[in-house]
Amino acid sequence: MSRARGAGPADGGANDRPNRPTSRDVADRAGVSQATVSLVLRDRWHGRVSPGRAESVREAARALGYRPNLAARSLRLGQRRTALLVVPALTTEFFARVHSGAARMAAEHDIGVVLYPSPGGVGPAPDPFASASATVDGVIASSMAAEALTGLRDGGLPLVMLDSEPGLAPAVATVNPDIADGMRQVCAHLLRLGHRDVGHLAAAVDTWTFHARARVLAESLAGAGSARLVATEHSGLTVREATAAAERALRASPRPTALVCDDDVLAAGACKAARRMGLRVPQDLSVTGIDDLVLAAAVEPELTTVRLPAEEMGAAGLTALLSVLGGREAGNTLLPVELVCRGSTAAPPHVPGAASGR
Amino acid sequence: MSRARGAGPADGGANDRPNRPTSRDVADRAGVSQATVSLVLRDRWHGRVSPGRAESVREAARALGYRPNLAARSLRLGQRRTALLVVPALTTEFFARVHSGAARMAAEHDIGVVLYPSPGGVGPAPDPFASASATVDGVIASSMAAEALTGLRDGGLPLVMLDSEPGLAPAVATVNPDIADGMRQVCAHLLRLGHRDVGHLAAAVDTWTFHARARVLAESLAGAGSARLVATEHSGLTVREATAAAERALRASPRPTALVCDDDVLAAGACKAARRMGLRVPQDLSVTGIDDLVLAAAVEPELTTVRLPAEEMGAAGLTALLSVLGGREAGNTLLPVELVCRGSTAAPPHVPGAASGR
DNA sequence: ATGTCGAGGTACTACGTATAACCGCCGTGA
DNA sequence: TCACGGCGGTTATACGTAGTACCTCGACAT
Repeated sequence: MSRARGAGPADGGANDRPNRPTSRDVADRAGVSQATVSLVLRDRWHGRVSPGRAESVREAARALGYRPNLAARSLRLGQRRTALLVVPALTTEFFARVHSGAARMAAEHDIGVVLYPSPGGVGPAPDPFASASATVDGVIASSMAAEALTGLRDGGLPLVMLDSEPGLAPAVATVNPDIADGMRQVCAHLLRLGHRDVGHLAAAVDTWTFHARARVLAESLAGAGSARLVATEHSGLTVREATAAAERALRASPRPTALVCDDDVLAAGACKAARRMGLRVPQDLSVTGIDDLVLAAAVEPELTTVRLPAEEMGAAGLTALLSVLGGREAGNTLLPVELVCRGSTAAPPHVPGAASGR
Repeated sequence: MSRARGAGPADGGANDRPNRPTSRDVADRAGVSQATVSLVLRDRWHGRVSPGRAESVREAARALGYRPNLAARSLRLGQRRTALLVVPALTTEFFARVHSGAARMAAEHDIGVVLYPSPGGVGPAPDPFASASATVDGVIASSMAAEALTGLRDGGLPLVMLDSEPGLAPAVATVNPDIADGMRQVCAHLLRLGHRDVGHLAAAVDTWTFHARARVLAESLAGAGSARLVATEHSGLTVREATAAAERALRASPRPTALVCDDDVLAAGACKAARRMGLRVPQDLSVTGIDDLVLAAAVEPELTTVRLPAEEMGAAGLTALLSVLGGREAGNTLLPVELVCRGSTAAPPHVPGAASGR
C-alpha cells in the first residue's frame, strides 16, 4: 500500500485537495483492517470485534475527523436514499415550511433531500434530472410545479404529489391538507357572523387544489340556503394583482360583505383594496385567508385564516415516499387544518345582533 | 455477465427495487462496451467513436431512460462537488431567497446544494456533519447559524460566511450586503424629511450584522449634527415581540418621530404598536424596515425599507466558495443594497415644510 | 493428544462511472 | 508485400465503503 496521501509536507501546487481521510486511513492509524473500521463505525461489531479495539478505532476516527463518504456508501446496492422535492418557488414562505418539515423527517430516517425549485423565476431552468435525479430515489412534488414533471414519467421514480387529486394515477401517493374541511369551517364562521353575500378571490393557478377550494366554497354556501356566492375574481399571487382583483370583486352588486381568499397574500391585497375604496375591515368587509403565514399576523387587522400544516405536509410527503419505496401501496394522506380566528372578520354591516369576529 | 436485472417478468417480492439502468445496460442495448457509453455520454468521444455508434448509444440511453449515477461518478477522485448551506431557519422568506440564489448559481456550475437548517426549531437537531458533510466540499453559513458550526473547524472544509465580519479568519470568505450604505441611506432619507429624534428597534440577535447596523445608525445620526438616537430597544424576530419592544421605545422621552427597524417583521410590529398607542403611520411616526419581504408591500401603509439582495447573496456565496475551492484567496464580497421608499415614512409632526415620504 | 468451536479479525469483492492503457484492423506508403 | 500509424473501439482499474466468506488461534471437551 504505497499510496501517497495528503500527509506529505509542502505539497507543490496550491490546488492540492486536502483529501479527506478514508476508512483506510483510520484503519492504518488504529492498526486494524479497513473492514474492522467499517464494522465498528456501522455498529455491527458486537461479538465480532473486541471492545478495546473498537474503542481505539473510534478514537482514531475522531482524531482524523473521519466522515464516511456517503457517495461511496450509497454505491452499494440500493443504499442510496435521497428524495427530490420539487416546489414551484422556494422563495415562498409556504414551500419553505414544506421543505423544513420534509427535511426534519428525512434527517430522522437518515436520508437526504435535494431541492428543485421548478421554473418560473428568471433565467434558464436547469433540468432537474440531468443534475439531480441520478441519485434520487423518489420525488415529492407540488402540483404547482407540475410542468416540471414532464420528463419524469419515463424515469419510473416513485412519486408523491402534494396538493393533487387523490387517485388520479394508481402508483402516485398524494398528501393534501383537508382544505374541504377548512373551507367549510370558513363558511360556517362567516354564516354564524351573519354574512350572506360572499365573494371569492381565487388564485389564478390551474391546480386541483384551487379548483377544489372553489367547488367546496360554492357547495358550502349553497348548502346553507340563505347564503350565496356573489362574485369570483381570479388573481395572481402578488399583493398588487390581488388588490386589483379585489377591487373588481367589490364592485359586484350586490357587494359581498365577506371575501374568501385563496391565500394570505391575496387576503392582504383584499384588505388594501377595501381600504382604498373606503371600506373598513372588518366592520364593512370581512376577509379570510389561507395558509397562516407570518404576514397574516403582521397586517392590520390580523387575518382570520385557515392554517395549513405546511411542515406536516413535507413530513407526510417524505413518509409516504418511504412507504411506497418500501413496496407498500401508494396511499392518500389527508392532514387536518385549523381555522384561526383573528381580527379580519366580524358581523356584516346592518346585522348588529351577530356574534363578534374574535 | 449473468447478472439478473429488473427485466425479468413477474419478479417475486413486491419490494424488488426497479433498479435504475446503468451505463452497462445501455452498453448491452447498444452493443458496445460500458467504456464507450461513458465516452459518448461525457462528450469525450470526438475522434474515438464513430458518429453512428455514438448516436446509437445516445438512442439506447434515451430508450432506457438512463441517468448517470452521480454518487458513482463523484467517487472518482475529487469529482464530488456539493456545497452545504447552513441557515438558521429556512422557513424564513429571507433565507429561502438566499437558498434560491445559491441553487440557481449551483445549477449553472453543475454542483449540488444541500441544506442544513440549523437548530432552533423544535425537535432534536440532526448533526449536519454526520449526515451531510461526508459528501460536502464546502460550507456556506449564515452567521445567524453560527452555533451549528462548532463541529466544523476540524473538518477543514472551505467556509463562506454570510453576514459576518470580514477578515476575522484568514481562510474564511465573507459575503455581506452593504448594510452600512443602507443605513446611511435610511438616515439621509429620514433627515431630509426633517426627523431629529430617531429610535432603533434592534433585533436581539448577537450577530456582527446587527451590531454593525446599530453602529452605523449611531454614527450616521451623530454625523448629522441635529439628529440623535433617543431610544434603542431589542426584540425577538416575531411580530408579537416586536410590538412589545416598539411600545417600550415609543414611551421614551422625547418620543422618537421615526423608528428604524432591523427587519421588516419588526417594522410591521412597530406599526402595530403605533396604531395601538393612537399614533398614525406615517403622519405621527415614520417606520423603516430592512429586507423588503413580501410582507413589506402587504401591510398598510407599505413599508419604506432597505432591500437586501438575498438571492444575490446566495449566488455570491456559492461563487466565493467555488473560488476558494479553486485555490484562490478567500475574498470579501460586498453587495449593493437599495432603499425602497414607500408609505411608512413622512415628515414628522410640526414640520409641515418638509418633502413628502413618497 | 486431538477435534471442535467460537471469538476476533482479515482478504476480497461488488457497487457504477471515468479513464488510462492497450489492441485489432484497415488503408497507405515504401 | 509488409511495416506502420491512426481510427475505433475494448479491457482493466481506481475510487471508498459494506459485507461476506474465510482464516487463525486459543480454549475447552473428548
